[in-house]
Amino acid sequence: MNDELRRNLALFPIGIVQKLTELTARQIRYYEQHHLIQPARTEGNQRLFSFNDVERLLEIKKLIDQGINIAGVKKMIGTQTVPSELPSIDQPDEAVAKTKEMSDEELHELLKQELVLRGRPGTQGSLIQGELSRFFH
Amino acid sequence: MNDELRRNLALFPIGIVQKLTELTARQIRYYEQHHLIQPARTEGNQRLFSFNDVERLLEIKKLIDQGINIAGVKKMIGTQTVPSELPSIDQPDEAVAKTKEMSDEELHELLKQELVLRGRPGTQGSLIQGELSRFFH
DNA sequence: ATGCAGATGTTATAAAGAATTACATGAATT
DNA sequence: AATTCATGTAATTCTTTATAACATCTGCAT
Repeated sequence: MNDELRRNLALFPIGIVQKLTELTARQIRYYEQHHLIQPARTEGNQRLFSFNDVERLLEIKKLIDQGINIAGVKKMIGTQTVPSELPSIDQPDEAVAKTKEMSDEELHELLKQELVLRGRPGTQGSLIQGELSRFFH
Repeated sequence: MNDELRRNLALFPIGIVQKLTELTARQIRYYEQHHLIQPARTEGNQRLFSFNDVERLLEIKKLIDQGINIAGVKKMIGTQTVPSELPSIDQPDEAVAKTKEMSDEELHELLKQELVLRGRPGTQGSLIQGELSRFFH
């Protein structure tokens, strides 16, 4: 449910994605040109990739390595129209206030802040919790 | 077990970490100076943060926001001596060959490549699998 | 064989992002 | 008032990324 949100959070620069996927920057940009992925951008226009993007790139690579061309890949995994979401910081306050009527935006906010916090010795991850424990575990 | 590995993978540049934690770059570097975190570095010496690093930073922020000073934070969450690990690409071949006697390094390798791949329509995440399904789910 | 399209490499140039260092500042302590 | 802690700010340099143009290679159709 917000698993999707997490996987869509744009977090990695292209350099990291290169290492994770063993694709060249050239390839990654080329695949973007063909709408196989649609990474987010920073204010300065630099690409930021989500886990979903990396996942798709790994799938693409697998198919490419099998000799399938871009057209084929498109048919098999479709094209991407919605860009991955930037982690943006808005109103860091009222987060705790509302709990029921949280808009998607606000939830997104909370998510970011609690993103990685789980039950650690001496830590009490707030509101969310079960939602986030899934992240790694 | 390799959950730890995943959480230690250095993936984020400082800009992203700023947004995720709402700390300034100045603060993040200052905390590093005081060994509260020890992010990895790129070849070009730029910091790369792992989920663990972000997690620790969120804890630090929480304590700081409560008025606790660095000395106090150190006592409470300890200092960091081992840097987060860089995702490095080595021998992309023999990955499939060995399955039993995989060194930690090799497993690390595999992990990176399969990092985000899970059961997707039309996808068959290789070897690992159970190990990785935990990542998000 | 020739030519073309697809996929990727390479190079040049500009801009964004980040590193380090030094100095400034506000608050709390002595 | 002087000092220390935590952070802001500014200057400079280096790294990383973006775009665009051109080069190369491969497979296929002529």
